[in-house]
Amino acid sequence: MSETSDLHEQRKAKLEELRAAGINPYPSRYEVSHTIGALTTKYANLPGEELQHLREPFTIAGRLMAKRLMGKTLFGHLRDRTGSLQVYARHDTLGGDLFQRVRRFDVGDFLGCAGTLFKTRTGELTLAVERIELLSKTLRPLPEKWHGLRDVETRYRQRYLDLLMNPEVREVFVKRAAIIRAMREFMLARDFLEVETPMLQPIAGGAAAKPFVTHHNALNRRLFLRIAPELDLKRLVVGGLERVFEINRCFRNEGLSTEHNPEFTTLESYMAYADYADVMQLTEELLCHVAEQVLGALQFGSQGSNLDLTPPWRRITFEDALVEIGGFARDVLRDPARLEAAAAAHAIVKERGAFEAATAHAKLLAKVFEACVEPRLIQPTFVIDYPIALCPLAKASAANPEVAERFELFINGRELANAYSELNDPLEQRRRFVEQARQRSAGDEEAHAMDHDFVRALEYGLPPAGGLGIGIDRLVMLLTDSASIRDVIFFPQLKEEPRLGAELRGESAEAAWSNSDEHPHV
RNA sequence: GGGCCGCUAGCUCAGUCCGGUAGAGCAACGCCCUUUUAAGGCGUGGGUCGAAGGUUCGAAUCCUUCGCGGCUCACCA
Repeated sequence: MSETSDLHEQRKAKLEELRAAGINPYPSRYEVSHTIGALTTKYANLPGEELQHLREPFTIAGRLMAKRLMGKTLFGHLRDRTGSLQVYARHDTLGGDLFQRVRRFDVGDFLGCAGTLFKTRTGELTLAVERIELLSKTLRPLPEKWHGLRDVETRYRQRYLDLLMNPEVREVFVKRAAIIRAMREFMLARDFLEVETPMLQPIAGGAAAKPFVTHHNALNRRLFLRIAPELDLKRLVVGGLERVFEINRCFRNEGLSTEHNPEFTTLESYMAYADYADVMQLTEELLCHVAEQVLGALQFGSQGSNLDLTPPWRRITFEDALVEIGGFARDVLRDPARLEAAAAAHAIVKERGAFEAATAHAKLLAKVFEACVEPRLIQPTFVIDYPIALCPLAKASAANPEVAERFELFINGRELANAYSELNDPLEQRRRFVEQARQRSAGDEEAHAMDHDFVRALEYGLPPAGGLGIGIDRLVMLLTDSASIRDVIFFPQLKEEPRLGAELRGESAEAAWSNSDEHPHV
C-alpha cells in the first residue's frame, strides 16, 4: 500500500490494485434476488434454526455503510433503498485471496453479496456471504458514522452526502413526494385535468414579481421564466378545460430567505362555475386529505405550534383581521393619513412610487397586515375580501366593489394559499391592466404587465371560475416541521462555491477563477 | 444591504477571552483478534487553522479587508 496519507490518493491506489488484479471496479449490472427491506420483513422475526433450513440463495446489493474487521472474519452493514442488513464474511468461506480483497473494501463502496441467512448471538439477521463482488469503488470517504454530516453549507451543496448520512433528511423528501402525490390524487379524483403550461413566457404575468429574463436565439426573442402559470391556465378554461391544475415550478428574481427560493413549486388550479367560497371548501378538503394521507392526523406540531386542521377553518375579512387581530381602529384603517401615522408607529413605511391614492392606501394596508396580523394567524385562517387594488386579476365583490372576492390561507403565521373568483369581464380586465401598466411605467417593477392575448381570450368568454394557488414548499415545511425552505428543496440556490474547481484539479484558487471553462456563460 | 455567529485533519469538534512547538474521537495505514455492532488491543501517518494584508521577537489566537455559510432586520409575495 502506498505510504501517502491522502485518503483520496490511497483510494485511487486501491483502484489501481484492483485493476491490476483483473477486477473491474465499475461493472455494469448485478442480479439482485431481494431488496434488503424484503428480507428483513420476511425473516427478521424467524428464529435462527428455521433460517438454517432455507436453501434458496439470497442476493443483495447496496452500499457498505459500516465495516468491522475481526481477525479472519468481517462484519459489515449493507444499505439499499429499503433498509440495511448485516453481512458476515469469513476467511474460510471465501478463501485467502478473496478475503484479503474484501477486507480492503472501504465504507462507501457498493457491493453485491450472495449467501445464506442466519442470526448472530445477539439475534441480528445477517447474511453469511458466500460470493461477494465490488459493484462500484468510492474514492472519497463518507462523513463520520456517528455524528454524520452537520455542516449546513456542505449539507446544501452536497445534498447527496446529507441524504446518505442523515436519515431524517431522506424522510423529509420522502414526505414531500407523498404530499405531492396526495395533492395530485385529490385533484384527479375531483375531475381536474393535470396540465403543463410554458415555463418560458413572452410576458411574465399572473403575479406581482420580478422575473428572470432569458433570450431565445432562433426566435431572437426575449423570454421570461414564468412567475405564475395563472394566465395560461385560465386560457385553458376558456378553451373548455373546465377543471385544470398544474403542479410545477415558478421563478421569481427576488431575495432569498428561509421562506423564499428563486424557484419554488406551486399547485395552481381553476374550477369553472365556482367562486372563491367554493375554492375555500376545496382548499380545506384538499389540505385535510393531504394531512391525513401523509401524517395520519389533522392535529400536529410544527415549529413549536400545535396546529389543528379540523374544519371548518376560521374566516375573517381583511379589514376585520386588522381590527381584531392587528388592534387597529376601523376609522384609522380607512383614513390614509391616520393609517400612515399608525403604520409609522410600527416602523412600517409607505412604498415609494407613483400610485393612485386608493392603490397607495391598499399597499400600505397590506404591509401593516403582513407585519401585525400575519404572524399571529397560527391556526388555519382564511382571510377574505382584500382591497380591490391589490388584486388586478380578481373579481370585485358583488356586495362591495371596494373589495375583491379573494382569500389567502394562513397557517402558523405563513401564507400558504391564495385564491379568488377570477375576473372574467374582459373590459374590466383591460382597464386593470392599463392601470398596472401605468404603475409599471411609473417605476413599479412588479406591476402586472399588459397581456393583450389574455384579454382577447377573455373576450371569447371565460366562465365564472375559482382559482387557487398553494405554495407546496411552504406546505412541506409545515408538515415536516422544517424551519427553512432550504430543508425541503433538494438543491437550494446558493452562491458559487469558492475554489471547487481548484480542489478538483489540484490548482491554485487564482487559476480556478481565471480558468475560462469554469465560466462558459461569461 | 445592516447586525450577530461560524469557517481548525476526510468527518465531528477542542484550542481563540488571556499571542509562545496545532490537539482529540471517528475515518485511514500496519500488526493481533473466526458471532462483532460507535467491536477491542498495540503502533503509524495525516493540517496553506476560509483567503490576503497588518501589528509583534513570535499570530489559529489581536487588527483590517475580502470570500462562503447560518440566523436576523431591511427589501421583497
